Amino acid sequence: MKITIKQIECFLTIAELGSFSRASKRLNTAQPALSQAIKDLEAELGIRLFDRTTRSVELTEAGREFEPSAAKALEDLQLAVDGVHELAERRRGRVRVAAPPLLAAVVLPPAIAEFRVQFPGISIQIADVGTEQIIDRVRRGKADCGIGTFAASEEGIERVPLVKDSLMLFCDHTNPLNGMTSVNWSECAEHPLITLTRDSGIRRLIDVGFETCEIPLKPAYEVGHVTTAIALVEAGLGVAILPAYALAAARYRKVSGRPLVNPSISREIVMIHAAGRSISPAVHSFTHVVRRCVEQLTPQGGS
Amino acid sequence: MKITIKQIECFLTIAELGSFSRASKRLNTAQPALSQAIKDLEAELGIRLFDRTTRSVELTEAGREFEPSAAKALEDLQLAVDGVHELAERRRGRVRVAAPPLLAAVVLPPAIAEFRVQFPGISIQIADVGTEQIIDRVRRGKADCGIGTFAASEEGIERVPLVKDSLMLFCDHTNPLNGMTSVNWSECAEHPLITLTRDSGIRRLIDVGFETCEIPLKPAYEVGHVTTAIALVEAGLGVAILPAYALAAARYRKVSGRPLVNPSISREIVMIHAAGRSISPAVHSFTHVVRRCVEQLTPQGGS
DNA sequence: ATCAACTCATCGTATTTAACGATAAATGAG
DNA sequence: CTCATTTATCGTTAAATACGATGAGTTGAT
Repeated sequence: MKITIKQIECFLTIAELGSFSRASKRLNTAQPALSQAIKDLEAELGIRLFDRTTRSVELTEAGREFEPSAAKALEDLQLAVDGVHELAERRRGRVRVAAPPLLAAVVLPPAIAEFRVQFPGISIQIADVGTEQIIDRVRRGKADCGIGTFAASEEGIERVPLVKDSLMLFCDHTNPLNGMTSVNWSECAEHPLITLTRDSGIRRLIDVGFETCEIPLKPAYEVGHVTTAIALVEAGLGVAILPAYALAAARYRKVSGRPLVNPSISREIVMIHAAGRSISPAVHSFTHVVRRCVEQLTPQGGS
Repeated sequence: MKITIKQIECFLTIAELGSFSRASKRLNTAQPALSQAIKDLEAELGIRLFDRTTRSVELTEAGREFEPSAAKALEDLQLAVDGVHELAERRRGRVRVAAPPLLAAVVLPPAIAEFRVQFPGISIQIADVGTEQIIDRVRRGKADCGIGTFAASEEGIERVPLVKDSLMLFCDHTNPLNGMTSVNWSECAEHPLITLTRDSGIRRLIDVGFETCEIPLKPAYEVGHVTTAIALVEAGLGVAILPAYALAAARYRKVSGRPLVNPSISREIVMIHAAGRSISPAVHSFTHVVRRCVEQLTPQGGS
């Protein structure tokens, strides 16, 4: 098909206005260009589209038949282009973010709230799943991005550092550790310890901490979720070592967190994308908003 | 919209084949042209359509959304173009022809029969109406062409001569004139004359004939249609002066026609079109077939 | 690990295409 | 008849497009 969109636009405009010269004004071109365009189009179609004299221009039978269908096709094409433009301009779209439950509960809500103000047309889907699932989903394209702590060199994963997140000791208000500004790991061992199960990334950091100061780790309770751990702490059943972000989840509860030192252990929270796959405008902006949001939450750097 | 059909065709082909180079083979272009085309298209849309490395090419989210709608729009446009092509190639169309009853009964049937063999997709509508109606319909675009005898210079009407048609004398087999090879006008006056009514073009020619040889015209019967006149002749009620084409209508009836001379009067049968209006390919071919048909019917020239 | 093969992107050049301005031809109005 | 208006044509210029050559990057085999 050697026909061009421009030719059809010329045709439709001339048909609408019934004049080459009027059409040339609307289309911001010289009139001879239209004569040429219609001539070429007619040659391509093998039939005249206009009966034209110097005094009148009107559609032939073929032109009358061609006009509505050509107009519709062009309109549909314009709609398709507009649709893509909406994606490009972030007026429409979808972001599927995967994050572990704690981050999904603490970091995402304010970020999403701000994002929805800036980009009300973009829908957001959250998958609050485990770390392995997050990587898997991002890699297979089931999620557009993921948040969490991941091994530095996962295959096919691109990392964008968000913030550092240190481990803290959580205890209830009656606990003597509550009065200290910071707590040593060795001091923890004197209290019943509430930890997460071994499949948790946080638990692995805790293991490292105890190994570093050569204290045997003897958990009194092992739970699956951070909120459960906080509830146990609040009930006075022991202390828990949790990431600083758990502070937000512990707000309004009779639990306080204290920096944990010797050693200070922190993990890097990053946003990940699938490498090689293009990042949609919506996801790009979402990443941006999340980063700004995280920085506002922890101006000092998260510890 | 600065997007071109070619760009979209490139896009669709690459999307289908998943490769720039394979698409370049199918499209008979060099591969760099495709790179450029997609680059331009993406710039126009403001978003990437393909995630491409040297080893894989696949649609982005935006590309996946654009592909089906763009394909459909292009397909619809192709259908519109094909439709016009069908008109141009005479595989489809419509011919509305207006003709007086005698010609509609004698000339059109064989012409239409042949036309339908050559152009089975084209429908034909006949309006068998009076001469004034024929011109009126052609002028207002209610008919695409007309056949008959018309004044030489009708406004906005183009004439294509078809054939000359002479007046003949029609008598039944018992009539003495039946034995003659030609008949003089004066000899007619000796028999009861059956004529058409005064609003007929034929009647006007008969009036001229009688005036020319200065014989008063005293019709024994005046009828509206040629077939009625022939029936009256067959019944032995008199003779009729009719155009040669009535011979065909009188076939298989006990009526014969004899050339009428002194004077020989003939009229020109022409095909007319609306001046300034384009003649569709279907009508153009129809005109052609009618002319050939008429020439076959009257190889000597119609008299 | 190195090399060969393949694929897409870039660059410079040449050709084609398209637009413009000027002007001719034609038609209807005053 | 003359004038004003509209479309068609022509020659020139500018822009867009395609090509070939080449570069960069990745995969798979030796």
